[in-house]
Amino acid sequence: MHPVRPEFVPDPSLSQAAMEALQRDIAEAARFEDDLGFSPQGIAHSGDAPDGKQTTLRTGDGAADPPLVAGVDQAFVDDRAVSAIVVLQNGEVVERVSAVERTEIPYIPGLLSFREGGAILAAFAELETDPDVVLVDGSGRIHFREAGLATHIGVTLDVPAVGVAKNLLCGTPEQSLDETYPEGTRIPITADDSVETCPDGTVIGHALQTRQYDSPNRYINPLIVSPGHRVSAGSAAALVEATADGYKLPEPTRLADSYADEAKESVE
DNA sequence: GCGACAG
DNA sequence: ATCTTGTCGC
Repeated sequence: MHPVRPEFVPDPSLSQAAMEALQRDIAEAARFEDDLGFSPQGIAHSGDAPDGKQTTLRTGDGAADPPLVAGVDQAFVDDRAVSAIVVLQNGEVVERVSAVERTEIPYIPGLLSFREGGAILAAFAELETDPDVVLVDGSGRIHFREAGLATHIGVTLDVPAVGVAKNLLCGTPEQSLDETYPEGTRIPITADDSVETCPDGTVIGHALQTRQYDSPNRYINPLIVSPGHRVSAGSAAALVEATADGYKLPEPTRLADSYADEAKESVE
């Protein structure tokens, strides 16, 4: 798939001020409400799939089959970014692609999409499947200008997108994230002064405990899930919960992560 | 000036 | 994100 809003394609040569201005326009175009075409709850599971090489399967495209959920993740080799996309349906891999692009700028908190966006869009250009929703590694609405990586990609491609991060970029959790919570726990993250584009108190995402140890004194940190585009905060969390299968990360993200690692071995 | 900051 | 062996705990 290709950009539907070419004017939002991340340009790493922009000045920092121009990047921030573009993010405000993207946040303006973003819809943090459900516009999915399927129910977040209606995502079937299957047991653990085999790993390693999978043949690319293509289902006879009916109209309202189980949703196609894509996971996107990046790996790096020097100044190259390897972006991998894995698409699942019914818990089975339907397609996977990868692309390599040079990174033009360093990692700057708040401007991640200008570093990784090019590689991600290059990978999407290779993708034949049209996913119903995309799980992007990083933040969506939980961002200084409500335009994190998931929002940037979702709006540019006009595809429903969800941000799945391992750490909190900004905002305030309604309860401390330093405690141990049972699986399924959702803690709202609300906007504070660091989120300059929306009223304080707005729920911009959730900390979601997708996995937790049974009893010991060891614990797993929650995931930070936020709407990217065309998804509400509640549905974003429900989607991640529905695609998680025994691991902290949802399957699409987990498989994209390992595929990116695998693909980067083939980079000179 | 200092702190804080996805990947 | 990345550099990396062993190790603690289920």
